[in-house]
Amino acid sequence: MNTRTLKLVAVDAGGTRQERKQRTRQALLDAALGAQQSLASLSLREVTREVGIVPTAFYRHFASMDELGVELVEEAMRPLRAMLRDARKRPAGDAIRGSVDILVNQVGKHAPHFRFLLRERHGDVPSVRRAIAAELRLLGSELAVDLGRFPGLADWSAEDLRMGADLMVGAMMSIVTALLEVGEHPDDRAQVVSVAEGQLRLIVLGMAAWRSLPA
Amino acid sequence: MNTRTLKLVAVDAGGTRQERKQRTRQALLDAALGAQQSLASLSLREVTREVGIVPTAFYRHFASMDELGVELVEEAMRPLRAMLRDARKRPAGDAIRGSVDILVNQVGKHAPHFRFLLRERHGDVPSVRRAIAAELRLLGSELAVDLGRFPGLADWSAEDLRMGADLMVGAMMSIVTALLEVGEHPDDRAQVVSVAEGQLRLIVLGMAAWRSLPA
DNA sequence: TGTACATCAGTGAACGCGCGTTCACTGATGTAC
DNA sequence: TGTACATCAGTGAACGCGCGTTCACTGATGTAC
Repeated sequence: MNTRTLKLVAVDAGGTRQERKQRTRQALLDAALGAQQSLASLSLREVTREVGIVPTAFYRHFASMDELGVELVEEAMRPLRAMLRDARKRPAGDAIRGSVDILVNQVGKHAPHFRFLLRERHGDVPSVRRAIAAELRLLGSELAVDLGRFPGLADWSAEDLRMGADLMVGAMMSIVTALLEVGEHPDDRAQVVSVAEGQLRLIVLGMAAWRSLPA
Repeated sequence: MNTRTLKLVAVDAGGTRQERKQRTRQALLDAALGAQQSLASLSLREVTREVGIVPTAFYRHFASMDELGVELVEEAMRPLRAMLRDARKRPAGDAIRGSVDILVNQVGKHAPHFRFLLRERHGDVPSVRRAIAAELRLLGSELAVDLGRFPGLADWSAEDLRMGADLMVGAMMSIVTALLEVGEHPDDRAQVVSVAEGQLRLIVLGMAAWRSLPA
C-alpha cells in the first residue's frame, strides 16, 4: 500500500465532474507545496506522480508549473493575512507577546506555505517572484494602515508608516526563517521566541521615539 | 565571436600548470555565480560550457555542484564582511547615512554575490543552506561585538546585543533585496535608500530606548 | 643542458534516465429532448 | 423515465533532448637524473 494509491483513492471519491476536477486541481497544488523543493527543480511528472494521475493530465488544470506557482502564492499568503487579522482584533494585553504567539501558531500550522514563500521569493520563476513581491508590498501597506490607527502614531506621515510597516514585515520574515530552521528542542524554540519578542519590542520602542525629521 | 571563445582564451593564457588550474577553477565559480539561476537548477554542463571546457573536466575541480556552491558561499560573504569592516572604521558623522552608503556601494559592486546569498539561503541545496546560515550567524555575532563597543550599549547583556545585531542583519538583507529589485530610475533608488535610512534609524532609536527587562 | 619518465588538466565517446510536450484515444458524466 | 449525443478529465504511446557520470585517452607541463 503506497501513498500514491491512497491519494488517488481520496481524489477519486464522489461528487460532480466539476467537483472532482477541482479536487484534482487542489491535489496538484498540495503536492507542489509539500514537495519541499523549489518550483524550478520540481518536475511536472513528480507532481502528477504524487497525485496519482498521468503527466499529460496536468494540462487539464494548469498551462505550466509557473501558472500553478502563481496560484500557490495567493494560497500561501492567506496565513500571513490571517496573522494581521488576528493581531488586529487582539485587544491589547501584551501586544508584542500576543503577536509573536500568533506568528508561532501560524508558522506551526502552515509551515509549507511559509517555506514556499521564503524559497520562491528569490527563486528561479520570475512570475512567481513578482507575485510574491507584489503581495508582500500589499501586506506592508495594509499593516501601515493598521499602524496609523494607533494613538501614538496618529501624526505619522504615510511614508513613515509604510517604512515602519515594511521593517516589521521584514522582521517577521526573519523570525519565520528562524522558526523554520530551529529544531524541535523546547529550549531552542523558547530562545527563538524570546529573541523575536525582543526584536519586535525594539522596533516598537523605536517607533515610540520616532519623530519625523525635515529632509 | 562568442563569449565562450573569449573566456576560453582568457583562461588558457600562460602560467604554471597549478596557476592555470586555479584559473579554470575560479572561472567555474564565476560562471556559477553569474548564471542568475539557482544552483539546483543550474547544470554542470551549462557551467562548463560557459567556461569553455568539456563537462567531464568539471570533476578535476569539484566533486559536485554542491561542493562548488559551498565554496561560493565563502566568496559571497566577503562583501558582507567588508561592509562591517568599512562601517567599523568610518569615524561618526551621520553613521546611519554612512552605513547605507556602504551598503549601496557593496550591493552595486557585488550584486551577483548578494543575489546568490538571498537565493540559496532558502534554496534546494542543504549543504549550501547550512553554510549560509552558519555564516550569517557568525556575522551577527561579529556585529554584536561591534555594537557592544558603543558607549550607549556598554551595559547590554550579550544576549540583547546579539538580538539587536540579528535584527540589523535581517534589516540589511531586506534592504539588499529592495536594492536588487528596484529598477534604474534614480527616484526609485532614492526612495529605497531613504526608506533604508529610516529603518536603520528606527532600530537605532529603539536601541537607545531599550532597557533590559527582568524575565 | 639533455633525456627518460611521471603527472594530470582537459578530451571525447558512450550510457541510461527523467524530462516536457504532442497526439489520438476512452469512457464516465452531463445535457437535450 | 429513456435515449441519443456532447463534453471533457484522464490515458498511454511516442518523440527528441539535456542531463550526470563512466571510462580510456592525449599531450603539454613538471621532475629526476
